Amino acid sequence: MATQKLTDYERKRLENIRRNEELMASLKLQSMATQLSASTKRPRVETKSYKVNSEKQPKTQDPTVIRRSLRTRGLPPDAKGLGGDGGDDSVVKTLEYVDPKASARKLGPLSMRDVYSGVSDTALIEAILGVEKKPQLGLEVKGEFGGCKEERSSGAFILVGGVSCDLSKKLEEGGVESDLKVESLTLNEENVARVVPGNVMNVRFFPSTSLRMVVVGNKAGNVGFWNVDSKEGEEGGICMYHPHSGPISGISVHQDCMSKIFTSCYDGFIRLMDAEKEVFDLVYSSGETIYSLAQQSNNAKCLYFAEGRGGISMWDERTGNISAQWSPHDDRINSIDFNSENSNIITTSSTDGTACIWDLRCIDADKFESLKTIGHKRAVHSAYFSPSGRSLVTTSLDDTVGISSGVNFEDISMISHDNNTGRWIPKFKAIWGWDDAYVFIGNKNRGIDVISHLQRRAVFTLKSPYMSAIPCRLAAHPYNVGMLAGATGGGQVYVWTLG
DNA sequence: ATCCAATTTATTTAC
DNA sequence: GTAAATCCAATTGGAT
Repeated sequence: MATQKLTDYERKRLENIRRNEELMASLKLQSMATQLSASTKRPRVETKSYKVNSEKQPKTQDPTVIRRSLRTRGLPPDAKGLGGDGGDDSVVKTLEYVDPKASARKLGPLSMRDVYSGVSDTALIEAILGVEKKPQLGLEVKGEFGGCKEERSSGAFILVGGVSCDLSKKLEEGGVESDLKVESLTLNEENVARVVPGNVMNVRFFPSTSLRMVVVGNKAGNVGFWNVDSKEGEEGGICMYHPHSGPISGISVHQDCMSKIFTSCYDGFIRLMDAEKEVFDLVYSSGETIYSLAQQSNNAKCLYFAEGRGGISMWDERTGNISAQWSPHDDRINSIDFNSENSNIITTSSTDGTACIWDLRCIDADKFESLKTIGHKRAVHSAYFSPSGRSLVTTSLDDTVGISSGVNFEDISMISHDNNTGRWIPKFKAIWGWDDAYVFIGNKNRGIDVISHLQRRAVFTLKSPYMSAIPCRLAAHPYNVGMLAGATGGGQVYVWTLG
């Protein structure tokens, strides 16, 4: 096993070196390309787009060389690196080319300004800091939901030590029924923007009713912000940073603290964008890939993330360290989600072909078993609890969307859906809307399929001439019913609204 | 079991 | 207009 690990790390490291060389080559081209495209007219339908500050470009052409040991990369110093067969001196000369713009890999905080791609982000920072000052959260919001949130906050839950109790009462209250008319969802022309270049891996809304802000992360390590209410060309309306050196695997904007935004990356780094300090702090760096990120809704201090091949780690802000670690899956974990009714209940989806529900209170137990395992024939790319916490939707490469509900989630239906997006488009991940009635998922025909929970089939498809690419990643605004964001493999974001 | 090579795929950008 | 480039997926089928 140890020797196996060694070769894994070796391979990974060599890959890194090769990639950095490739990166260097591509960066030159890219910076030239962005300069060019910035000076020419932007074609196509999009009305809004991120900006690149050409004055900053020369910086990218001035690469520096840094030396990094295994230790500084967060890898264990013993056994795996130098200790082993010692004959490989490439371990010693681990030189990596890093340009300032991609200094994303720096093992320390990054100034937001240094990784900002435009001229001025002060408007964005002001907007983010401004929303914190306004009264926000529960009380105000609940009223708008016609009791949806009220229902959530009441009632003791569900799964205790693997045995669920009294869900029937909840079922009677409805939740599978909905007042939402999906046919009324519309995409207005002004609600289309190119927020980042390339594949959007992750899209989130700010959990705010006053500030309608979308955050996206792409494959190149860019994090983009779009204030949906901004005017075209408005300074700070669309802002882009480059705090990471690889695909962004997770973004968490906690409702209790929106000025601090966690982002995770395949390169093993987790950063915290602090709008007050105007930095992307480095909160964690791992030698292994980080595949997803999640927070409990009632705890902004803790972070759960998927690390390496099947592992989950919990990071605690109070200690600044990992406070728990376990390995619930045999392969990469593609999503983590908490149950809104009980934050001890967590669900994970994995490339090992399963999605599982766990009780965090049992992770120290001798036999730590999942409360429920949903099996697919291929990799599962997402598993999300419904707003009520009573159902689960899973999306798998076996071309199904699974909806599990009922006591102990035993009532499972698999709905056929073409999820084979191929290489260039990030994998679909079905999400819930604003109640337990509907699930939304992009399709390969540039639409968003609406699956009825009750009917267990797609009942409607959102289509629009403005949605000119596949909306592979979706987000439902947590408070604003009917506000649905779709993000594409080309960096566009579409925000559907009600009326 | 693990590894390699070939293949598929959508969108942007280059020409 | 069309062709080339993208390049941290996930197969499948062949090799070891």
